[in-house]
Amino acid sequence: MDEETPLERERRAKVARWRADGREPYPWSFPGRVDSGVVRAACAALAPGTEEPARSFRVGGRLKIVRQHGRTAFVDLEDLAGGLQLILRVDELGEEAYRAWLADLDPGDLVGADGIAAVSRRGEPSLLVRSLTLLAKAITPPPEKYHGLQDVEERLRRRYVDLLASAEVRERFRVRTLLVREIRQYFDALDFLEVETPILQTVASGAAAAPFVTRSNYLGRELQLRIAEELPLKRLLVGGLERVYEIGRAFRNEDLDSTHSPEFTELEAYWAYADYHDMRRLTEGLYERLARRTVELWPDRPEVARAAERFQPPFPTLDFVDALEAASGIPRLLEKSREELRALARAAGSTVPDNSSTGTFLDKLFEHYVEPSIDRVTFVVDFPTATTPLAKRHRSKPGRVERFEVFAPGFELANAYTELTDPDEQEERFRSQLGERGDDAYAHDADFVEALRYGLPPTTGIGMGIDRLVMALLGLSSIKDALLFPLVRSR
RNA sequence: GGGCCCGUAGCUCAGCUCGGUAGAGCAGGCGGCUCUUAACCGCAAGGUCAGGGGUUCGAAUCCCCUCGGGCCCGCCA
Repeated sequence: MDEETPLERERRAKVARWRADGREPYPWSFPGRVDSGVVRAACAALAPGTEEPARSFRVGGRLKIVRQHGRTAFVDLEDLAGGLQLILRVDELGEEAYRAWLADLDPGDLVGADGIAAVSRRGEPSLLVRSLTLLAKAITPPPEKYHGLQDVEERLRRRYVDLLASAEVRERFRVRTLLVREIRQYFDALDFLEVETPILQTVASGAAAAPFVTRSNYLGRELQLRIAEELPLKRLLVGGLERVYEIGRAFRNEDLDSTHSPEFTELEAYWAYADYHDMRRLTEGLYERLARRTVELWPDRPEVARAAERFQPPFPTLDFVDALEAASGIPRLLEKSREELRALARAAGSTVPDNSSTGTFLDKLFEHYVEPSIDRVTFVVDFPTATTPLAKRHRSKPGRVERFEVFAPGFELANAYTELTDPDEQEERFRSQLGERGDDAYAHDADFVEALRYGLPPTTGIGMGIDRLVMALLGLSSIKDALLFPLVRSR
């Protein structure tokens, strides 16, 4: 990789030739450029084999393919709007310039062109080129023109090559960004305030997960990267902000697999004076809108259309306990002891540690018996109290909390509750988790309990993984396909 | 953490079963061609077969180890 290949030597020689002619192979700017769609639109009115000399255009993009045909050459130029065929002719450019350009241009070069709209005799919208400008010489050649970059490892390690070689990959990440924009617009329109809370924390809490650890030279002590946004955001509601949300990175010190990334983008939203029924309506509305928007943004994609069907409201609802008892045939689950639940989880094939909490064993049973049958976006509601230390107890179902999760086939999309607002009960829940001495306990955040003593209004909150939401909406099977730069081992 | 599979030219892939000194297409070089769409035709060039060790007269091919990756399972909301 450090060695220069013969191909690169050739291309460096072309750069040298360029400079020797007094031309800059890496110029500073290219003013007046329009995207290729503008020229294609201008071509729409033209008959095959004709051109419109009255108006000239300037385009710029990456050179994909040259089809040289003697004294005419066809060049495919690609930009974010799609691309355009350039027609180079000896008659337009002159013998010498024509030869020089074809000698010095390679696939992968960034090229600007001035010319007029023209439609080829075969009907291809084109720019009949009057002059060309090299915008950046590519020393390393791009992947093969037809198959592109196939090597999965290379696609992840050098995402820029994956992107430049594949319009589909570019479109996937463009759509992701536009969907996040849509989410912001949804919450903004409901008068939620977008806020930013600390990533560096003294104790990472709000979820059961191993944190990344770092160190502050200034404080002279260890800090942890956040594993959730929840506790700082609820403090803001204590402070009177009433409706807040944050979209940001959370970090969990765990493996990467098809649905987990050690760093992932998390949306959390908290809504005072509302409960989880309200949040459920909000969520259904958001998902319906996102599914519709995705189809708009990326039409004619079967994966997207199939995914959108799974987002058709109203979403079906499963009661956690009823569904689990029905699917497993095990009655009165809430009356089982931790030891009994552990045995049941073992029987269902789970190998979680013996010291796991009651809630973890229940989660494992649910994963085993119920999750595989979920084939569309589904609300799962009213979890056992033991699974959920930060949610308020259910107003009518004993032993449960007011909580829903949204499941897509294969993974969880979101998790929401009516928030626990009683400081003493919160203290007790943190302690009882620690009392079980599980590795999966939430870290006790004493300052958070203190905040609750000032009074948190009745509140509902939700957390959702944006990467997984993008997967579900675009029909992706791996979270790596939703991340621009997934974590990879250094080589 | 366990199992299975993969790593050959810049890129996409053959060759490995059954050991005999590395092959194609694209890209690049040279030549031809004024409407192509992965243009086409001809010629020449391009390799640490992931890395290391072993077996063998001889290893891309067989064996072991290491590195990197993929899929499944487990763990992690």
